[in-house]
Amino acid sequence: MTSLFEEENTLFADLILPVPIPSLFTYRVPREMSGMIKVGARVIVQFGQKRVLTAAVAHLHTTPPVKYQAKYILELLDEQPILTTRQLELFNWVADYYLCNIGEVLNVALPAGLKITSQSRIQFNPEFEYYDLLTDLEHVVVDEIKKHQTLSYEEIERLVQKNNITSLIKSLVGKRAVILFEEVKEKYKPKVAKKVRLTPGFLDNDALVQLTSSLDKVPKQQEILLRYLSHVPVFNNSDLNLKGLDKSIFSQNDGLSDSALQTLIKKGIFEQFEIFVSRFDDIPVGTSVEIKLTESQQKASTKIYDHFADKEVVLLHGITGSGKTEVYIELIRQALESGSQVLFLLPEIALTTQIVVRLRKVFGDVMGIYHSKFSDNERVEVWKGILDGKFQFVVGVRSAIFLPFDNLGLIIVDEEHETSYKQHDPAPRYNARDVAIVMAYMHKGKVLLGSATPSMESYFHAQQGRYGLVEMTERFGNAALPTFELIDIKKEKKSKKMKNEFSSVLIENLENNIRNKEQTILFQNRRGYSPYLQCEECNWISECSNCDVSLTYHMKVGELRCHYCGHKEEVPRICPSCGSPKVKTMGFGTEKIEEELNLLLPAARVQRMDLDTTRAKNAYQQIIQEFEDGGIDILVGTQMVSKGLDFDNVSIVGIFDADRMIHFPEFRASERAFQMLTQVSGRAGRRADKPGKVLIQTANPAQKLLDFVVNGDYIGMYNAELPEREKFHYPPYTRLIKITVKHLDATTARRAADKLAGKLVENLGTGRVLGPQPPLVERVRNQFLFDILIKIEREKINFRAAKSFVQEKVIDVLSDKTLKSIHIVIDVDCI
DNA sequence: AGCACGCCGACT
DNA sequence: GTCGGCGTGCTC
Repeated sequence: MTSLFEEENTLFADLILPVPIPSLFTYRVPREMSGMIKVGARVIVQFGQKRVLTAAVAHLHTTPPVKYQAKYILELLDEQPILTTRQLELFNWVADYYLCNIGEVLNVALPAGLKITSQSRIQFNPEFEYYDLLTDLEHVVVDEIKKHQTLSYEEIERLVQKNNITSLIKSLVGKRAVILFEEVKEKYKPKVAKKVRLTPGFLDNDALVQLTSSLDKVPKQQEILLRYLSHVPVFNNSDLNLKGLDKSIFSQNDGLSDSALQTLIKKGIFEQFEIFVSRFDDIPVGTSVEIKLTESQQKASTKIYDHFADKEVVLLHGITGSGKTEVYIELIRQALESGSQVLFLLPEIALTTQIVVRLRKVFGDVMGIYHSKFSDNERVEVWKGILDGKFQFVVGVRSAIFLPFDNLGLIIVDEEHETSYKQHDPAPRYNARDVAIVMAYMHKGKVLLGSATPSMESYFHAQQGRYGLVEMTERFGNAALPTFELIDIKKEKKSKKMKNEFSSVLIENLENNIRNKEQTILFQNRRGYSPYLQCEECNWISECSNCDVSLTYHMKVGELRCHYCGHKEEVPRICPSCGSPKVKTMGFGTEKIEEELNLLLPAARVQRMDLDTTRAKNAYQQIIQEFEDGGIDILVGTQMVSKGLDFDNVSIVGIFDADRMIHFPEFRASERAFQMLTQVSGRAGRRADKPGKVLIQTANPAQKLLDFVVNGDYIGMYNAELPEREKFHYPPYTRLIKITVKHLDATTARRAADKLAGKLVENLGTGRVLGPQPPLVERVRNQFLFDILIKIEREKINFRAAKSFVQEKVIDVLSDKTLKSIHIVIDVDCI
């Protein structure tokens, strides 16, 4: 029995466990650990009967839990916290705002290398002697375990060629023949370089000369010595020897064998040593390049500063090619000089391109890079580099928002409108742009959102005065704006000039361009397979009467469906607008374009760039390199070609099927289409002497949205779109919550979704609750899905209260015994 | 999420 | 008669 005194002094830790359970878990801190443990450190604990997990300390206190006996913390992994208190605060906010558990936040925040994995291993019990009790198979397994000392489940399965041995092992444990234990591994391994250097005795010049001649009879060794001296001229400066030389220099090339080096080491002439090295040394570091801002860039940066005086967030709206990067660099430099940390967020694909190299040249070693294509070890290195002050500045993707900053003065979110800032699955379904704003608020820092085509939300906030707004309307370095040509494919079709997807105008331009040895980018956005109906005569497109989105043709059931409100109608046999029977489904992708190009222009070197051709780690980079080197005449791609490709020699950009983007069944279609078309167009003609040309194939050149694109009229698009959003209660006037109900059985899913929607409508009213309706893809991994969309007006309704109401109702439905094993996903601010 | 405990069908 | 299916509930 512990005394009261002891009990009062016992330390307890509330831990965040990487499990989807809403609460924290209280563990007892072993006495010998109590002086060391800190909030934000990682620990290892047992959770349940056998699971061993990495957890993070959220609080330390001396209040023993009353309802249960706390387990002991098994191990302390960090002497110094790896999570800052601000991060913990942020994790809490994210869990709270996005209606998920803090453990789920921790799970995405920590790079895999900082999580511990445990694996069950099986060991022979040395006290076991009752072999008679074992079956034949058990005998075999026990023999194998004895032979190998310890084995994992998988290893045993492989050795005895059986695939479900769990019960067998259970039986062996019951007979006390074997013992189960959990092996814990820390994944992160620092990278070490093996190096050699001269032993200090040979460092003066006389000794060196003597040494060299003493090796006359062993030429290989002499060669190694000379090679070493040529790389490390110790006779000029003996300090150079300290750093030594990579061992790898001697091993591979031209006959320098490792054994000769080994002999030198044995003789005591060389010594071997290891150092920890950074994994980021391969990216070139330049000496601080002087950046001169143009007048407009200077103006923009001054304005941004002015706004920062009284605004947390500034939106920088600068057209493609206006030179936003230089402005960013200026701001980053100033923030770093003031001693604070800086985070620069970029969408995934943009991060692999020129901008990173550019920033690295300017900021050198203080800049860390956080990217999903990096290995676990590399990510841990960035994490630790921020903690120990090595990296003051990080360029990263979405998840970089969770890095352990403690003094973040500035966050830049480039391409702020990009949807890849939103995580869809799994939880937390956060938007890094929005989290950035909250985070900056916590750090009392500032946020700069940058885009050539801002999201409606951000621009709206800027217009309302919540954000500062700075516009850059000139192209950098006098580069001319591209000229536009809208190609009426309806007309071309009538006069039979179309060759499949290619208009005669486009083909002509492509031929010319190849003749001039200039390059072309062709864009076909394949995203969204859903076809829509269109009349070839009058260009009518099937649209929903309630939702201002196009209706999707469902061939199987022979219906037109709205994916927003669930509205259905019959497929018209003739065009409702002009009576023509030529109502057709539409749709084609990059692959078809590539194929047709090969037939139409056999001499052209065509390369496709989409998800399928860039799956390999360096494929993207390789294609870009080849394109830059002029090995490709025509690059055909999806939205991948719309970002970060700045090549002087691209004089033509061709866009297929702009209509499909414009009429995508989604309320954001116009905004998205404008953004996409503008981004792609920006790839054309970055030279001052020669404007590029953008060719857009469309069935309806007169449509307003194309007008906005051609004139680079973002404000026009914004002003046209805004009233629609207001009328139909969509963002920026509302915030959306999407609930997805999933079940293996379609009827059960439907029933649960109906029930939930019914409960929601009771308080929110029918106007705010849409659905349930099946999403575009109705079944995923054998689960049937139903979506419910909730619209919450800004200002009018307390969002927090609405969310807790929604969550409450979801829990209600989940606890309904007649709806067993239902899955419900809540996506706050869905996009 | 895992994992254990607990109650009903096809097999040595 | 047992092995094993996955339904239900708990994890400090």
